[in-house]
Amino acid sequence: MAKAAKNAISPTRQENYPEWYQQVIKAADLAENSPVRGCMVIKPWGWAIWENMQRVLDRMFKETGHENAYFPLFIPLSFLQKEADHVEGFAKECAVVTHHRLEPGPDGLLRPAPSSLLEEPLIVRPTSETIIGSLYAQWVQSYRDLPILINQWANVVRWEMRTRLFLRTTEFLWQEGHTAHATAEEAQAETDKMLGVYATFAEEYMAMPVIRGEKTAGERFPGAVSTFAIEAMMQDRKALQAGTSHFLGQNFSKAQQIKFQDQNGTEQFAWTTSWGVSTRLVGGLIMTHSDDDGLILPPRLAPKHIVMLPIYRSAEERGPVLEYVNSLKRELEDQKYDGEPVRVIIDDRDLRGGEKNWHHVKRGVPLRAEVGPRDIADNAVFLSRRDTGEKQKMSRADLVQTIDTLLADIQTGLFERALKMREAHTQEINTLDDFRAYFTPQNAKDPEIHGGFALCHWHDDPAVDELLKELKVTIRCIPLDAPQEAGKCVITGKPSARRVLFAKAY
RNA sequence: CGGGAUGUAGCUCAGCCUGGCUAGAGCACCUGCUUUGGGAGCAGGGGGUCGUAGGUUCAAAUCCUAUCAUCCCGACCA
Repeated sequence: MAKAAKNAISPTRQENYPEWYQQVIKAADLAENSPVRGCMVIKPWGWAIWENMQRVLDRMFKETGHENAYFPLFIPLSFLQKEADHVEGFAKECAVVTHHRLEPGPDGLLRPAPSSLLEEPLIVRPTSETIIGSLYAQWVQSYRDLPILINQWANVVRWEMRTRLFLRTTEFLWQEGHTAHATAEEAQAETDKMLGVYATFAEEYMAMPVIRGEKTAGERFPGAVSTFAIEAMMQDRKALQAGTSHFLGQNFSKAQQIKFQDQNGTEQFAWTTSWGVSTRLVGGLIMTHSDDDGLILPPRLAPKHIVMLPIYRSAEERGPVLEYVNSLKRELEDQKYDGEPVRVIIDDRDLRGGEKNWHHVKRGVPLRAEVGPRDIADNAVFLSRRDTGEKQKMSRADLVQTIDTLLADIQTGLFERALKMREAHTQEINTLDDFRAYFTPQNAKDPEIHGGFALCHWHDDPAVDELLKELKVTIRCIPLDAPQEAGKCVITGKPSARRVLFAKAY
């Protein structure tokens, strides 16, 4: 008998966090690299998680008054050029379409036909402010046409240098909301509202605690007046920007000529916003909850809540066991969790019990119920929780009656665990020495998990940027709930009015 | 685009320095038997133009040249 590995995932988080992350994705069968550099294939289990995210977010957007629409993948090159900062931000990472036909070249191999050269190249959208803005310009004449509150689910392409599954891929899926308003106040309120939607989604559905804050000028979205974000701490104590909401002021409306006449007949530029979350959230979900045995899914987003594992030795036992699990499945599906039927799967594949069990452990199914002849005799199941590893024999009636509270308990438990983790690794730092020590690993060659979130006073200054670059630390945000508190910049000693959040980031 | 490395089975790799029989291992896969309540054992089997194109040689995975691709470190980033 081969000895069972202690953990399903190797290396462990402590041993090598980035590698662990890759292995969890592989073990849970979420996604894999594709033949195209930097692009990923999202496999059914990973896609099901994304679908659940989409479903919830889509509902939240609609509840806040937004409609879905769809805009083109291609954007005329000249559109990008209209907003100077925007060009600066995205020009370096655009895929460009220059031809529209292929033909065999002199060597017989297909090549873009020189005669099909486009007069104006098209870029594959890295984000859609410009194309959507150009259409809003046509749609808006009067203050009565405002606000426009539209969201689109789409793919975008950013030609990044280095990619990582879910966290940064060349092509990624996201939603982008684009709104236009008659007043700055209204647009600002929209920006705040959507940041709130994201924070709620992250905390209540993903069970991922986040800090809401405003980005500093250096981290701002290209072309935005102000950028707000939610920041989460991963288990390696690095920050992940999980969603952004931008107040674009009139920058894009001026560039795109989104004008309207107000009640007084005066011509005004509209005030616009944009906001988005991407498949990166799946990466955040993985890194927030998963352990050395693989993925752990919060029940509200889990494609399946409970897997039933029928156990039998012989053909004679098979029938009754399957009958039992099937009827139990129906009974569980009649129960509701989070307003929807409990999602149950029976795994009756012809595999040995242990292997099958591990399969679902690695995929993060919240509950596993083993059902064999012994359990049937007692009218019970042997239930395992993925989050705590807790196992117990439970009567069938109890399982049916308590599955919703059990799942709710797992959901809150995951959030609390993540919150505790974040709090344990968040501190106020007041001296440069402490700051440096906090963000410097003991082992420079093979950095161990270190640091965390640091709340420090800050004064915008080039000297700060230099040190941050050296330490590979960034200012994540100015937390919205940061109290006014006079102090001195932790790096330069210059005056500061409040603390900001520093961390290493993805 | 700078610095470093690697391309051999589905995956991870050995073999290369010092050229030589039918190119190997582990995992995965298929078949059979025995097993089965936390990753099974035994036996058998399938799968490779050794990244590509040239060159040297009686003989190339191995040496030489070119080329393509990928990975790691930097600059950039949801």
